Amino acid sequence: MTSIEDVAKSLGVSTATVSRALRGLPGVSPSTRSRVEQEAQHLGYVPSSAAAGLASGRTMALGVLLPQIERWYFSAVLEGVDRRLRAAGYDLVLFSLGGSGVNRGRVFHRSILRKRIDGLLVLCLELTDSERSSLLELESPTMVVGGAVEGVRHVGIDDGAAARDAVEHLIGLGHTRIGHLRGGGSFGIDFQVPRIRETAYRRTMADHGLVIHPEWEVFGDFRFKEGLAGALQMLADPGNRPTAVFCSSDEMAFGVLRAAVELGIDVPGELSVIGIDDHEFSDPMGLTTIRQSPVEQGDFAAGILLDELRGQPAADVIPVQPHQLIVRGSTGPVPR
Amino acid sequence: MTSIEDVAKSLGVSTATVSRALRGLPGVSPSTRSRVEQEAQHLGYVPSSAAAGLASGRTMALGVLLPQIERWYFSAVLEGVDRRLRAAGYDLVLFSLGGSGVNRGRVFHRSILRKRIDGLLVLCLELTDSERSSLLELESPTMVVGGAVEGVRHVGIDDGAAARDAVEHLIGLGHTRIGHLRGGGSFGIDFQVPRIRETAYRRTMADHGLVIHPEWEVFGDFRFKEGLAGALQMLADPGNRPTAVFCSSDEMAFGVLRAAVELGIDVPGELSVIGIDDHEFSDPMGLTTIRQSPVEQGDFAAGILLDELRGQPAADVIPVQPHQLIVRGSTGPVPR
DNA sequence: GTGAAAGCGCTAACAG
DNA sequence: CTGTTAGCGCTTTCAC
Repeated sequence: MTSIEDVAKSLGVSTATVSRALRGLPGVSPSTRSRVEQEAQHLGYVPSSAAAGLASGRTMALGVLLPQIERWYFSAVLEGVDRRLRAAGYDLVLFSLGGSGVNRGRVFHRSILRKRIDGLLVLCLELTDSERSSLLELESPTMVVGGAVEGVRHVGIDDGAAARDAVEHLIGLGHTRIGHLRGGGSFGIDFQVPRIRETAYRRTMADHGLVIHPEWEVFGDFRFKEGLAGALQMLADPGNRPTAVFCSSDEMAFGVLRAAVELGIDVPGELSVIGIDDHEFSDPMGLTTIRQSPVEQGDFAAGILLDELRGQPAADVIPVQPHQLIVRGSTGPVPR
Repeated sequence: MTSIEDVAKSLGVSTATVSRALRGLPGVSPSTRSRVEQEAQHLGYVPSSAAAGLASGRTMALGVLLPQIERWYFSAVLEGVDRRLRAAGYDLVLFSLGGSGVNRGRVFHRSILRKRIDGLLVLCLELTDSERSSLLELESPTMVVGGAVEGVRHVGIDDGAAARDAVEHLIGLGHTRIGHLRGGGSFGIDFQVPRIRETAYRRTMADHGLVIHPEWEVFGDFRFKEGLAGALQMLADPGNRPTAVFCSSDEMAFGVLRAAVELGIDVPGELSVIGIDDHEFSDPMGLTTIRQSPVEQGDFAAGILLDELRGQPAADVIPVQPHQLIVRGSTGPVPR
């Protein structure tokens, strides 16, 4: 492997000059710089991140810790983080819990603390107390995306307002019999978010003087399959079913749409459905939803961390991310 | 930060002994080893991967290069790779092209070659010649998952056989008017796979003496939205439409199912639909499909790379990954 | 079974 | 503007 010394020797300059020239630091004459760049290119020199990291204390990499990759929200945030990091010349080290708790302790202890990263983004994780304190003890800057963790800065939408907007959209259409498909916290995934949304649903209903039927509130684990099962249950009785369903995620809403097809219920004629997310499939499915943009959230959160690593004062207050009602064909006036 | 020297001093042993003890190397007395382990734990010592990497030449990290994260197949493979790596104590460095070609050159040149990783997994990428040669020049072991790249070892299913099995399932049900929704190679994503599947479709049709209607072969880019658009077009004419559609991916098949709902076509009464993948949504959607398991593929590919890094002879022939017909409700006998 | 010492390839003062 | 000189914190011979 060709090293910085090869480049230096071949040019008759010092390694310090090569280092400075290649990193764009000041104090190098333009002509030297271009000679260095050319020679480095010519020799196929690529700096060793290990050596650079050891010497400088900066690894030029950020870590992302998430409960699972294969899930729309998480992979979208990851995409946004990666985009931002890539543009800044940073690498992204991934830590997934893989949908289970296996090796969870090792992830926290071994990998993350292994000084491989300059900062850490944590996505929607439900942390144990000891994990939370490991996190707080981390000397590197940290940020949470998607589900607040006490004591750590947080990027995300206003879940309460998002849920309220969804329910009020239904109420605005005249619905009074409104069910709710709840998200969940399986496998260590954060359960603040579904809880906040559920609370907002209840409060909004109450604020409008509407009654909640306990059998219309069903658990769907944020997912299609569980959402479908929940919806089949909620909509089983034609004589006593809601005219609208608010789902804490679009995937569950797809489950409701599917259930409607299976049960022969017309959407939106007999049933209105609204979700939260604006999942990739929501547009082609014609699903009304509250849009959030996880890609932007990831990009934004990574940007803050990068700014701090570049010496900017730590952002204390992080603006709430936007959400927006997107009306499509799955919601309509209450049937009479 | 506490270093290996802190541990050594506090115990009155050499750093070499600490290093050996903690890495489980032979030549350390059991009692010394346990004292070291205890003290390391006590002091909260975590080795620096940069220092270890610099000294040993091994980074204990593998890279994954993919066109995009936010897509079922890719995120599932990633999950599998991560699972395997995590279990082996390796870290995973992620390189996504983010669905576009931006910064593509930099990814190849800068990050990947930056000696941050001991090996590289490449997913379904359509590489330029120069990228391919960069890859072949990489001194570290490399493996391709999901779409073959000439000259690089490859993990994946037999796409031709998978497509044939799908089409023959339809033929077995009596269908003769069979359309095809083609995948695509947008944004540098591999286009071998969709091409192989399409070729197998044509050949299977021909082998059974069946005619292909050009207007029944439509591009769907592997996706729901495009699949829906393609299906609406393919199924537009009630007097002249296929009775079955073979889709190169489940997501496109969802598009066909959606189109059927929109057009009032009964599935499987009037139209049979089959995909490839066994996407997470396929079971709840009742979609007949050819199952492949990207999680297993990622796990398997990572395992081979890890074995080689541990000194096992390079695997030259890599077994083809299995696929399997999963019959659900979206296919049925041809209507008469 | 253990220690001493020489790097790994870079960066970061400090001189000049 | 450029060079010299110490390390960064480990691993790895080679002795003992």
